[in-house]
Amino acid sequence: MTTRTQKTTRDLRWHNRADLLTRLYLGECTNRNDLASTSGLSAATISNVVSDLIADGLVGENGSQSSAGGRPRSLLRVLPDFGYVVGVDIAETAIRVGLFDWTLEPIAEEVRSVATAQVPPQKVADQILSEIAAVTARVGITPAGLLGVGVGVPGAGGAVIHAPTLGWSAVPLAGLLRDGLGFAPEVDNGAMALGQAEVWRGAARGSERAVTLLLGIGAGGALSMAAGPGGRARSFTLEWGHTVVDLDGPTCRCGARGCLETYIGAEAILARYAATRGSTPFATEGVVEQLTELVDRAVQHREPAARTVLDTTAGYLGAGISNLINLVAPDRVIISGWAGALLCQALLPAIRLIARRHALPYLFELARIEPGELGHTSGTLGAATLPVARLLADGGRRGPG
Amino acid sequence: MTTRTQKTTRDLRWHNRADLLTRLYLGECTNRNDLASTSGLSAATISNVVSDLIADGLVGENGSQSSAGGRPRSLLRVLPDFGYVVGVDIAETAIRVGLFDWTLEPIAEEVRSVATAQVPPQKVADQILSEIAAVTARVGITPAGLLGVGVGVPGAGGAVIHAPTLGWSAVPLAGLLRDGLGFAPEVDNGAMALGQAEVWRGAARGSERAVTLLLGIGAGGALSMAAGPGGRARSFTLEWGHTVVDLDGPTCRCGARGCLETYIGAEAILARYAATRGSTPFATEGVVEQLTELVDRAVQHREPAARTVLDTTAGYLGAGISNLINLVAPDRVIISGWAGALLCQALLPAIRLIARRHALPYLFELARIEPGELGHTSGTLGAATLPVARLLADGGRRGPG
DNA sequence: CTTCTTATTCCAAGACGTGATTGAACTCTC
DNA sequence: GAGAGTTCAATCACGTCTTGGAATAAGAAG
Repeated sequence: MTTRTQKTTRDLRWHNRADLLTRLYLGECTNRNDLASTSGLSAATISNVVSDLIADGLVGENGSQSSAGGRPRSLLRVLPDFGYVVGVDIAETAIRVGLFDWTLEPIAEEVRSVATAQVPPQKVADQILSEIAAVTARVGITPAGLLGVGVGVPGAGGAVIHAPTLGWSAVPLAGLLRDGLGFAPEVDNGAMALGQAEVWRGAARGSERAVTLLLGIGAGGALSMAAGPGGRARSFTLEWGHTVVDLDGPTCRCGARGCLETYIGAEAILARYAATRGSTPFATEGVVEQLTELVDRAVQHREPAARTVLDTTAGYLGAGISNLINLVAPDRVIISGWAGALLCQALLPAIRLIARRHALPYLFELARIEPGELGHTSGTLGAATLPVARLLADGGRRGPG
Repeated sequence: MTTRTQKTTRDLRWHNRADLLTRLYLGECTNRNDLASTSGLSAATISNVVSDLIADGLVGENGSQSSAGGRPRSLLRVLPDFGYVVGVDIAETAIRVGLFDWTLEPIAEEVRSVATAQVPPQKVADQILSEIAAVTARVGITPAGLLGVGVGVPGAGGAVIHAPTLGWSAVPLAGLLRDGLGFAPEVDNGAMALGQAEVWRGAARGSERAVTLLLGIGAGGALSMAAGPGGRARSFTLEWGHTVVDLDGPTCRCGARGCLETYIGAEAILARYAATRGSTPFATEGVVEQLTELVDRAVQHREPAARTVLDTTAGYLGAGISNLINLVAPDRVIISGWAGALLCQALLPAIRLIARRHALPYLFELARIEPGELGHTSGTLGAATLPVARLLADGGRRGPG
């Protein structure tokens, strides 16, 4: 509590600049008039700040929009070529690196399959650095020319990473990467980053308070709170998968017993199916393929054993979601991740039903449960929002770090 | 997202004023030098703002503190007689109204026993108004002379109250009270209000992110987040008691099955004891007395049946707490409420042990589990923080509403 | 071409925080 | 006990900011 925001009149300008830039970036406003009315600033100030933004190459004028019989409004637009950002997704089975322009349009991608849990952190860092080098080389820039790099990890973010999924405990990933990049990347929880992406571009647009769930082998989550009056947007990680569902349940890889992850994690679902009478062996290898097949058997072929396993899964998912609804009162619950997409396909109505049964009615009414909308690039896209968010908060001050 | 904070230079002044006032109020700073160094503002500004605060009667100079061989610092102190606030606690068995000066020193209290769940909201409101009238009369003021009124309810706050405990659904309590008071009170969740009180004055002092649990017949909770760089303090309610612990558990009064409240609520504990072999009838009537007796039997008389029931309770409490730790990563977990106090007395080490077993280690390390420190006035005290918090955020602009 | 309407920019005024300077209050040393 | 040194507090000139209103730009309607 030593330093604070907003002291001098100059900071005021940066504050307003960040505000206006964010509105333009998110598409809430497209002209100076909108900016004036929604921000509460005077037209004069809008004019000043916008011309600064234009001078700095962040924003451009792009045609005009005729108004009721007067001078037309000139349309303002965030300029994509202001710079590039990189999003790194440390997933369970691969490291994905995506290059985006700062409006989050995808430019290039590198994917390398790695069982990340079995590789030492230094190796992971090296892998990431080489992918970043590859992906930036394609547009002829160096990492130093990036606006920033964001890394999404399946665990707690910050200077030191804890990720039970990867067996990481206090790994200084940001430090390892800084040495190779020349500046510090923003490392944070992948579900949190994804949540921001869903709020900006996906199923949580317009949400004040969204929970994003990331289902795969593990089950992560995050809460994204919009900037209310008098406060910045904030988000934080929910280690939802390691919530206890049954005091005497099976032992989780985190060491505790009865974690939700041991019921709704992809491997847990498959194990439950394998242990069921009436199950038949899969034709494929790999969790992703097998879960796909399981869902297929339940949905297409109406196989009772598969159906039962999925119904049980829906029960746990629904209850787990209702707990989140009761705890954080979200207005949106986004189910994402590869397993999330598969399960939604088969179980969304069932999940909603069960969640309704367990959540407090007035809280359930607030919460819309929806599948994620960002598809298979969601991981890198989410990670890429991290440096962009910082850039916006800074009003577009260039340069990483 | 239409209006925003901080536009003009005048707002800047109010912002700084609120900042400095808050620091003085919370005792973080006691002189102009402290203010300058911790706030980052220049001595000149401190001087200006402080003289405004003094002129408005919020702050006074109170002696001096010698410094290393120079002019002594004059000590600054928030003046209690700036005004009064009222805190109203709508508890399970009573309505308590406390009158405090704005530094939260208790002045007077009114308690009326009411089974609040069995009284229509309008009656509750009338009851509150008459108690407020009584308590203010004792210092010779009228409600209109108050700085504000805060009301803590066992449910969701805002203009419309949902409180399963009371059977309230969409009750416009603030509106009902406004008609009698002449201004709108601040109605919010009691656990949330209590959390703020624990952060300001109790076991959560210095916490960045505290979870406060309110245990009684029901089990409420709240998360209080300190003002980080770039954001105001925020808190929200956690309907922790209605978190599902067992999909097939007993039916809760909220309608769902297996809520935590049906395991750790005071009545549930007593019921579990009554159903145990080896239990003997209580000598007393009433939940509070009976739970006291139960704890006494377990601790003083080492009665096995009582011990077993409490151990089971500790298991659920510990698991429920570990879930909160995993979800919101608090640095403090405060166990409060009358039942909380009793249970802590008997079970704190057991609860800690079980929570450690289920929480992720790096998150458990962050979280200190402590009993609440505010005693039996905590409910009204918590409620009283609501108007004070608003007052501080406004930099001390007088007048309710 | 003129007038009307709406968008944007220009300008003077008012407010704020800052750094430097001045004044105030106390301690220490000679 | 007087003067030097030190630390705290208030004042002032300066640069920056937002604002409201006036002025200008740009198209529509007549």
